[in-house]
Amino acid sequence: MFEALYERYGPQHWWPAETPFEVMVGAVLAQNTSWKNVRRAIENLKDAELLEPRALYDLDAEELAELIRPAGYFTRKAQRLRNLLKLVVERYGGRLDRMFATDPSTLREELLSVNGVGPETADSILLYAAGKPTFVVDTYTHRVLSRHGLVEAEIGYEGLKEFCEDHVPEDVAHYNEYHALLVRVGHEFCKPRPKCEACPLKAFLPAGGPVGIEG
DNA sequence: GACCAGGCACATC
DNA sequence: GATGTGCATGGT
Repeated sequence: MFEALYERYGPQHWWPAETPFEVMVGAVLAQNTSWKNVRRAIENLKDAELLEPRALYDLDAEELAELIRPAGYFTRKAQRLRNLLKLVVERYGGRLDRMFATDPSTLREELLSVNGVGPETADSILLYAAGKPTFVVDTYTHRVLSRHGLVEAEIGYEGLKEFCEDHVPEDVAHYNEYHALLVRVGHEFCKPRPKCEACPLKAFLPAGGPVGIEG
């Protein structure tokens, strides 16, 4: 499946950000939100020269919310960002290099303890900002694998992540590309209502078509 | 106008 | 423990 995706789409150059901190912020802003909206919000932060830990930490919640408005859920996400910034600044002195020197499974727990950082956000930070070999799964990963009959629809985040890590060679660059390609094919084909006709993964579908689709 | 988007926390049963 | 709901902008 990876080869089929890579042949169709080529390298995705993820994460689309200039710094690890931008990845962290983007990971929160991207929750259930289209990337174009996230980019507007990131641009606002860049234009205001606030895209660094200390500066964002010192910013009022209301001003932060206004800057990230285009990303949607802006009052929630402002609070979530501030919760995460509290960890970064108060525990690691605003130094991501120190934060990322922490043992990965310990850091994962610390990230998950932040209100507003769930498993996908934590893993995105670990893989795309910290460069740790953790497989990031999301809605598209779940749809692609369950519709192809590879996992049960009821599998949870951790189960799905485990499945991927058990079946994909452990390599940061490969994990990076694989998740990005799943998102890419998801955008185009693996929607809530699937469009399998021209999908590069069509050959991998079971005989009766995608699993668990009504109609 | 309907549907969709790179989740998460919280209320309620 | 499982299921439902609010959050919000912006594109197709």
